Amino acid sequence: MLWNLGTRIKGALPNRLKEDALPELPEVETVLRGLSPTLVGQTINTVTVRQPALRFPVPIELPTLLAGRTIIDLQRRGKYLIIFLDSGSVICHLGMSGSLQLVPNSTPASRHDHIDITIGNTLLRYRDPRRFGLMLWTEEDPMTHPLLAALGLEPLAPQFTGHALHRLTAASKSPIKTLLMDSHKIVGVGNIYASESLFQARIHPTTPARDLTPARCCRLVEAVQSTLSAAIAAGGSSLRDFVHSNGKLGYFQQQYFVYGRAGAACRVCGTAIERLVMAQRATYFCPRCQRRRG
DNA sequence: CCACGCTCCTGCGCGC
DNA sequence: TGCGCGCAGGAGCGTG
Repeated sequence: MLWNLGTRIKGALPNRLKEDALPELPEVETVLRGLSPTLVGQTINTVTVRQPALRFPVPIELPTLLAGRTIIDLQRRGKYLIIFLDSGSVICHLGMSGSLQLVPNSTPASRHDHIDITIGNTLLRYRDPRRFGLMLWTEEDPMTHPLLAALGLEPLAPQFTGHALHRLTAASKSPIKTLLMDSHKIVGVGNIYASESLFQARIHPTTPARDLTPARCCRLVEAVQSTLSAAIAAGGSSLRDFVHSNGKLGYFQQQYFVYGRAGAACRVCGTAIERLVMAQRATYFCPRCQRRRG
């Protein structure tokens, strides 16, 4: 079996489409579900680090630390993947271009294949052209690691309710779109899903968070959850696979109502979608469907 | 404490 | 044809 998960769009697709491959929460969840059955219970033989200069330096002693360890569990926290070993854990983030694949262990490495973890006759290969990802080691409970300890609510957890969101927003002057993307408040909502969820909830992205009523918070929670869940449900069928199988736009692309659609007609009301920059990030919205009130 | 802006890096599209 | 510029992005971190 050959898994090819995460980011790997290239070539003939228009620029707009490449962004669809960003490892957002649904993609990370898909990677987790794809890898778990194969990896859990397996023992690591060797580890090769070709390029340690990721977001943070890959620990120089990683190969020594991992050799001989057995994988006992895989978990996700936000967009972080955690590989629990019989002793210690690996914390991994795919950044914006990272991927993890399982390939036969004779597969030659290409330019951006930075880390290989050999497990039997299989290779768990970390690839990351832009090197915004990370792979770290911890001996402590990984959830107490500085990168994970301060993370916010899991958007798909039952605790993420309209009431919980309202409590978060009430204390913040930030625009709701910026708050939505603040991983110390809510994890896993990236730039694409932030715009999409706000459209779904009919909330204007620049609305000050503390102006949101409880009812609008409920709507937003539902929008975030349905957007993420739909993407996870579609997770197995990657954009590339979808494009390959019918030669047209990818599944996720067809789901987009606003993201990347500046100037195009709103799929609901026909008004031209607008683009603005918030916190250095492109933001898309329909000026008619999305309001600051109501 | 909070909010904002900078930063890492590479591939791609566009303009000349 | 080829080259160089600008943009895209997650999220930690520094600054005000």
